[in-house]
Amino acid sequence: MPRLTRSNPPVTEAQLTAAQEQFVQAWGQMGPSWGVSRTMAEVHALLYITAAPLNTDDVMDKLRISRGNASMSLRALVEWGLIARIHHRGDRKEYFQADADAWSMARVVIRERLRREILPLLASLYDIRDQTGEHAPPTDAVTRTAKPDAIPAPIDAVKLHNDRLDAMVSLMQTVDRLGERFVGSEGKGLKLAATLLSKVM
Amino acid sequence: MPRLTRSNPPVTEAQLTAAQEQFVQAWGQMGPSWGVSRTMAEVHALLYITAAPLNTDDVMDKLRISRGNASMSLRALVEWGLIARIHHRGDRKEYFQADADAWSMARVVIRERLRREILPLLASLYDIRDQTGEHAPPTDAVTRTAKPDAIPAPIDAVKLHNDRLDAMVSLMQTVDRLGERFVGSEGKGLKLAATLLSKVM
DNA sequence: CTGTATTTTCATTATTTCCTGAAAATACAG
DNA sequence: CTGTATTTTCAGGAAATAATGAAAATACAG
Repeated sequence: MPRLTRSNPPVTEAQLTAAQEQFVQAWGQMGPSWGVSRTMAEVHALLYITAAPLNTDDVMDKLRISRGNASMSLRALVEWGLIARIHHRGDRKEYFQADADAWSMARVVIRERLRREILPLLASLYDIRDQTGEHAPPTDAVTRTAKPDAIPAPIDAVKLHNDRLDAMVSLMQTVDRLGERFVGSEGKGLKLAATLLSKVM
Repeated sequence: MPRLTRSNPPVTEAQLTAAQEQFVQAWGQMGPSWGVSRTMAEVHALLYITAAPLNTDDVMDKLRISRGNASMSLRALVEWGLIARIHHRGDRKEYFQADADAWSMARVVIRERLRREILPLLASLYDIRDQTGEHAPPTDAVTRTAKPDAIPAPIDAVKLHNDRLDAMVSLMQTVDRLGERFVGSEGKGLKLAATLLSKVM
């Protein structure tokens, strides 16, 4: 029976670096799927896994990217709220440090995606929905047409259209509400939801 | 006080078409964010909002895209499980019809994204985690190094690295589990989750 | 089978997205 | 202030992605 507290062989610098680089790569690949560029994800991964504050040159060096790219990626990450700027006295350089909490990261990503993607879509959907009558007309009575060439659409077609639009609106509203709840709840939304669902379903 | 059941003016063909086109455009813009190309999303939107089965030429005509593009987009949608092929007797053409249920659509999208994005990432994370020791060594005792040039990494650095990796693994596991529950539950996952969260939070 | 309608494939072209590098702007120590 | 270190901007170029159109493959009616 193997001992439970065996002493592992020490991890070498090279091994640690290799693991970090692999993490950066894996994370970078996810970037585009999550709405950020590959490089931006890599920069974030580097800061997250390194834990230490890095300056622009560190990032350029480790990821082999240009100064411009590093600068823009870092700025975007600051805007997303995923990393923070840090100043050291007597050092002109700016350092950057990643939010240590993975859950808070997730919240940030969800918040941004709601804002950039779901909300505009919902706005469009409301707008589109308004174009085809609040409710389907009660009968098939075609009362009048504004213009001679304004051929009325079949009632059924309009009904079908509106029903499908309504379903989509409802779905997106749910996504939005869910997202808001995750984002709120003092950062415990996702974890709480996970726990909840595990128990009930 | 306005009447509750006013008879709306009839919706014209032109208005319906305009609304459909706007929906297609809005949906198309979301595509890239959801992991499908803009055109693929547009094709899906067209089929969803039209409700009727359309053939390749209909799609080409309405979206002004090439035959090749239409063919590939339709095939991809079939593979995702978002639309179905339909054959009409005495008609060689193939028709395509969108899944009518928006919730089922959402499930499909979530399922595919779990499969394509989260699972591979989790696999990578496990792999990376295995490279830096199952647990942090109990002491700072540097017992032996395999090679003369194998400089051991500082214990603290390794611990930090592992902690952050573990947090990320845990987050992704939660996302995966959540997703799986949404996808399962006979299609009621999302709706159920939404209801649940509304009540509790 | 044969001939035609239909679909699929894929090399080429177009478009979008991303990255670079150097110039301009900014911040700061002395 | 002045000079230097540092950051930001952005035009141009590179890379990745998507779309076209015509040829090849397939399916089917007669």
